[in-house]
Amino acid sequence: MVAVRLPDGSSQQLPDGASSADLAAKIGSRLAKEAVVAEVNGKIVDLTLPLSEGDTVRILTKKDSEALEVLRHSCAHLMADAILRIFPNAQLTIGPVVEDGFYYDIYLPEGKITQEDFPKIEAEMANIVKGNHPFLRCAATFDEANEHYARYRAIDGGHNKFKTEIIQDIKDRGENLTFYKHGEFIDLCRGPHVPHTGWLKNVKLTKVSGSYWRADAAREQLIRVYGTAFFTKEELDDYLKFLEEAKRRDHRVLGEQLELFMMEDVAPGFPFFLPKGAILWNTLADYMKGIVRRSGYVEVKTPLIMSEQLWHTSGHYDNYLENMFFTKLKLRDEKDPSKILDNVAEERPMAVKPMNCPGHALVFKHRLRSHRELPFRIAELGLVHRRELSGVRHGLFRVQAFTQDDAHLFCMPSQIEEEIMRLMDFFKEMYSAFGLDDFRVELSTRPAKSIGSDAVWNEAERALKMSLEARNMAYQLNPGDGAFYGPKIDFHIRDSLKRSWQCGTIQLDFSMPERFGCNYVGTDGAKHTPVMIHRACFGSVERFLGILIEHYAGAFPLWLSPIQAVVIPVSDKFLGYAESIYLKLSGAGLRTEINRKDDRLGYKIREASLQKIPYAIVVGEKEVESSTINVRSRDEGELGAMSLDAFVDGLKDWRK
RNA sequence: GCUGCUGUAGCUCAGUGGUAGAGCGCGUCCUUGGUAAGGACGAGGUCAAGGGUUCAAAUCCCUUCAGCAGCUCCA
Repeated sequence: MVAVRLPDGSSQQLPDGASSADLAAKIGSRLAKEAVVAEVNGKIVDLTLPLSEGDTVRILTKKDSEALEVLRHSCAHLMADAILRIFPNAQLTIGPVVEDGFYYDIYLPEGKITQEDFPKIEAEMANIVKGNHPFLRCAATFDEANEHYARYRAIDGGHNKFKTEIIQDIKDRGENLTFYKHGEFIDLCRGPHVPHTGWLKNVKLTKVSGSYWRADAAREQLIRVYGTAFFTKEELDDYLKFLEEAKRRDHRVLGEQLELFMMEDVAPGFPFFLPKGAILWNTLADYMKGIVRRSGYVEVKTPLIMSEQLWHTSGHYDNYLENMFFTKLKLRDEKDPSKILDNVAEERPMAVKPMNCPGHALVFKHRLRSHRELPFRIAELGLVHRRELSGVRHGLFRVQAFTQDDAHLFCMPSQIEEEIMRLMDFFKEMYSAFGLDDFRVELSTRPAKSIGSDAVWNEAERALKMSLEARNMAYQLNPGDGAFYGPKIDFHIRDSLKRSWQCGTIQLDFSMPERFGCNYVGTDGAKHTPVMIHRACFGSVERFLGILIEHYAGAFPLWLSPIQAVVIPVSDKFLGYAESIYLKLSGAGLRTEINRKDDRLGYKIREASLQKIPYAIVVGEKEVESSTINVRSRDEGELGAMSLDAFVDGLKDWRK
């Protein structure tokens, strides 16, 4: 008999050689049915693994996130099996679990796997699922690895060089080899797996893409087939619905439909804001500026183009060169003006700024500063340009020119804590204005390679922690993940689809003030170097706007809506009255349009609805006679007839 | 940057070597309407750009540019 311990502290006696499955059965038939894998002494293992005296055992069911990962990993095997049946020449490489599913990287000597093959593969998978084949763990010695398993297709008769390479690595690490078998399929795998293939009913292939063996572009090109899986059909359906919903909210599509912005081939990665998008952009900027002014900042404007020399001083030239735009000089040939000399070397080469901090350091340095001026807070909606690799540009999310809601706070180390707390309040207020109250915070501390004294780092990290705690902010600690020049706090906000976006950042910097020779006169009359705090709340106005478009699905709250109301005459006869209403609403400060088209009312309502305009104001014979308007709200439906004044008075939160 | 796919009217897309298409949008006219699509007619394209193959190229080949998906990068 062996005795094992359970999570609740109790213990169970089991016969020798008993497994977690036996344990589950002993505890209850329901648990036996729901058990997926077991956690034994902190390690996730198969239910079939025999237990030893004194083991601590936790039975995992579909409620445990670790169990879902096991399920998905088993699905990777299932998919690999199906693919090998359809593509007998395929060679398997690796098939891990990722955040919302799994993939398998496959080497195909010729041909390809596309989305069109998915139904076939999925049908084959469904067949294998029906077989309820148990997943069997097989241990092997290295000598056996090629011989013993040669007959199985998974390692291609022992000629699959990818698996051979992996086996060699395992050998080098001095670990044991294990294979997992279900039906006729066998694959090199650490495990664990679900009990049998019958668990893998709710699986779906999602996409296919290219990848490389060992993520090395010099090595073999592989085909990566992605899939996802859940324990229940409902969860799978919910996930697929989520994907649909995310697609429906894609800001690039809504940007086109709502005429917010456009892209042009002549300016890849540089969005053009159309009139309605410009209203959104400006509304965000105005809102930010208002809060900045009330929060003790001074606003500045610094140049877009400055000498290359500045970027040597800041260190960006050394570390950020590839992402910077540089200016080039062109001249006409003095003798032949029709000839243009390209790429002429400038005596003072210039660079387009990728960041605002050096400019702000210069502003600080403009004159001698007293400790009485600290903290000195410099803000700027600063337009920065950054070169991006061609494959990474993405709508408003990844562009080559964007506006940071940037600020730099110059302060004494003793002021850090107070400033961080103020920033937390600032960020919280900003995010909640957009209904983004769900966010999480990460604190990253000193990395191995860093500058600055222990004393300053310790003080800074202490100050960050204290401020987070003082504001009751739960945070995730990322030890060693800070910048080389200082620790930082990152804000990740969750949108209405619960997707996480990194927006705000607060970074302490012990390097830049030093590099630029920024200092202030202390109470002692001597010069001291201040600490610099970089901070951005939206991050990039453009990207934040993209996030908002998806967050609201284009149906912006009244204060943000590019067009807040549209006046719709029932027919041309009432255009005059409509004009007068339009003028009054515009005069009251409401962004209003009038629909002058010769269409039926229903059609114009539909248009207003598709454009997600908060209010449609309908005017016809009845309204003219009673001097009223008839209001239809995007969110609340028909509100009926009312006076224009009553409508305007009843508007809530239409300015911030 | 890498791999794969794509680029045809303002938008979404059909068109596999032989006269350039549809729906929506746009314009004109009819209609003068009551809360999500009334009707008729019409304008609109260097088929991404450049090169090649061919009697003939939107269509086949090459190069470049751009977009999409994923990877990688960046944070």
